[in-house]
Parts: sequence; C-alpha cells; structure tokens
Amino acid sequence: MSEIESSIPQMRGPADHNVRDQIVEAAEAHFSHYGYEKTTVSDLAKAIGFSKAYIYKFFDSKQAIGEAICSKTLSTIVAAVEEAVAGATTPTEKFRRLFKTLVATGVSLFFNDRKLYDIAAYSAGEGWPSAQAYCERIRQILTEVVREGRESGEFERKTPLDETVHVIDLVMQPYVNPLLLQYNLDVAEEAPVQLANLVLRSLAP
Amino acid sequence: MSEIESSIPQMRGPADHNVRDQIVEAAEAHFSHYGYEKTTVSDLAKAIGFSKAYIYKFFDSKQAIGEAICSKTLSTIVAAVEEAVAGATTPTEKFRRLFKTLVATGVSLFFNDRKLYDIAAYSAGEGWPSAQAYCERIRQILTEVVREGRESGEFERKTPLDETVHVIDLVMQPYVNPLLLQYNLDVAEEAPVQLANLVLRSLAP
DNA sequence: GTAGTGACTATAATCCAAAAGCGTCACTGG
DNA sequence: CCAGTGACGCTTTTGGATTATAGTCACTAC
Repeated sequence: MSEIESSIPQMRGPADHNVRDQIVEAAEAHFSHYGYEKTTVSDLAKAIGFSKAYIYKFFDSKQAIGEAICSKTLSTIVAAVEEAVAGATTPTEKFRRLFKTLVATGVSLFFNDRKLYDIAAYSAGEGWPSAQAYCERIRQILTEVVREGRESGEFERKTPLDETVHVIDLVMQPYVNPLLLQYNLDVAEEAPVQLANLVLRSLAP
Repeated sequence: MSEIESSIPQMRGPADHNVRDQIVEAAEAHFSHYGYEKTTVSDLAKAIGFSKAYIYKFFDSKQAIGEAICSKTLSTIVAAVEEAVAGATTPTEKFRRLFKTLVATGVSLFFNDRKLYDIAAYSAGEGWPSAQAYCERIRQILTEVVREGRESGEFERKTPLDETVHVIDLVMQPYVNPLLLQYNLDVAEEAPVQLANLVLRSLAP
C-alpha cells in the first residue's frame, strides 16, 4: 500500500526482472554507504557482475536509479505514518500521530542514514517525481484523516475540505519536505506537538 | 526604532566615525551589485580612497561588514512590518498585516535585490547575530500584537503568552527566515493569508 | 530474438600550481 | 597620540590540463 514506485519513473526493459532488483539492491547499499555522487554506475555494474551497459537496459539514467532508491527510502516514512495513523482511534489522535511520526521518522533517517537522506533532500530540491509523489501521498493520508474527523463531527465542516487540507499542508510542509526538515531539526522535538495543537484548535467545530 | 545594529557586532575604533559610514555605504553598493563573495575588502578600500588596512581599524573582519549590511537590509523589512502593524486598528488586523507585509517585503527583496537577499539568507544559515536579532525583533512585534489582542479580549488568554507566541513563531518561521523563504516562494502569495486565518481561528477565545 | 558487452564520445569531476584574498603589524608623518 | 599604510604570512580561490564518468551503439554469442 505504501509503494510509491507505482509512479513509474523512467524505466526500461522488463518491469519485473531479477536483474532490476539486483541493481536496486546494489544501489541501495552503495548509495547508503558511499553516497549518490561517489557511487558510479560502473560500481553498481561490478557489484552485480554485469557490464555497465547492461544497467542501461533497465534504467534510463543514473538519476532514475536514484529516484528508485529515493522512492524506497521515502516509502519507509510513509509506511511508518500509515501504521501510526492506523493505530489511533479518533481523528484528533490520528492527526497528532501523523505529524509526530512523520517528523520522528524523518529525523531518524537524517541521523541514521544520512547518505540516503541527502538523496531525498536533493530529490525534493530538484522536484523529482519520487519526492513529489511522497508529498502527495502524505497529503492523501492527511485528507483522509480530516475527512474522517469531519464526518465524525470532531472537526468543523464549513471550510471546503481542499482548503482545510491545503493550509494544514502548508503548516506541515517544513517538516514533510526533506529539504526543509534539515533546517528545522532544532525544533523537531516540540514542533509537531505544538503545531498539531494549534491546527486542532483551528479545526474545532 | 527599527535599528538592529544596536546588537553591536564585532566593531573596532570609534563607533561614530565618518569613515565607518563611508565603508558601510561602499559595502552596501558593492555587495548589492557584485555580491558578498565577489567583493574584496580591497575593493571597498579603493572605493573610499583608503588602504585596506585602514578598514580593519573599524571592522573586525569582512564578515563583520557583511553583518552590518545584513542588519541594514533586514531593518528595512522590520520597518515595513512596523509601519504596517501601526496602520491597523485591531490586533486581528495587525497580525494579518504583520504576516503579509513580512512575506511581501521579503519576496520583494528576493526579486529586486537578490545579492543582498543572498547575504541575509547566508547570514540566517550561519546564525549570524544580524539574522538572529532580526528574528528576535519580529518575535517582539508579534508578542506585542498578541498581548494587545489578549488584553482587548480578542484572543484567548488561557495559554501562557510565551507558548502562544512561540507556536505562532513556528508557523511564521518558514517565511521569516530568509534561508527558508527561498524555498517557499511558490506559496508566498497565498500562505500568509491562509496561515493567518488558521492562526487566528486557533486564537479565538 | 535474447542476453550481454567493449569501445567510443562528450561532459563533468579532479588535481595542482599560480594568483588572489584576508587579516596583521611594524612603521611613517604629523 | 592619531590617521594612515606597505609589505608580509597564511589560507582560499582560480584556471586549465588531465582524468573519470554517464550514456550510446554496433556488435558477439547463443
């Protein structure tokens, strides 16, 4: 359910192929260890025992491989958020957990897998489909929570749903977007709690 | 009233000296035209007809000159905000104008004086006193508006003032901080209005 | 037709010596 | 004592020759 890869970035050859998976696996390991820039396509080829040219039968470019890894990385955040939301009962609580988990997972990624985080940040800065799809997915989850809160009468219903979601999205953006989250690490602990409170107060019926 | 320079960054020699002003004037022109990096201290010296060494009788370093210019630049934003706030009657309206003017002036600086903007962004990224003082000043103005709103019964009074101000500050941060504003230019038009609405709803008594 | 590659070009990263920049200090002239 | 500077050390930047890398293509082996 949390697979963003469905956004089909540039890819070539058979979509479901053993070698494609090997490439992704090798790329994840190398990017995570040496970083995107320091990893060459030849390195990946060597790692899986094929020639560099063969890589290009499966991916359009090095960036396409980067996007695939980026999607996988961001999927883990989405998965964590989905799980946290599913574990809550009321929409209010769902929203709190959504926000908190989102930031906590992002920060954890920053400190524990910096190299992969950097790809995500770069991806967000360049507007790669992988990052866009991620932001979009988070907004979908948010939309669902808000809709549920409205139906249960917990949140106000006067404002159009899209508008409400959009402004909440604006509030969360600095913590959703990996490029921006970097600059907000110092408040990453408190911000989700306090901002969630503020948002929830504004959602009162 | 809007002079941030009072934060006394590194400075040397007589505080009130003709040559100091000349240096600042030349620096403003050069930084604005060629940028901070591309301007050398010798350039400034030549511009005012003294030797480079003499510059250092008034400023500790090139960065100190940068901070002075940065302070001046950010002061114009503060001045615009102060004027906008003073021109409104109700605290609600004051807050709306505060937010809107802050962003509008910042964006305008970005497009009309990009080189100076870049100094401000860099300054914010490095945590220079000039940028810190600016953020602090904005928060003071915000605090004043919120306090006034509470006293007039327009805003709720249960939450501690500091806490309220702090969370609003969190909401505004992506638009106050020049380093972050850059990344939010695409929503700079709508964000202040919508976020101000959200904040004001949460401030309802 | 399918699986896979060596050899190639054009662009981007890297390296290193020369140049330029920052900041200091001993010094001059008055 | 005050206004002002040339020359110096140390670090950073620059330019441009060199190397490495991304991506393509014609080709082989089966």
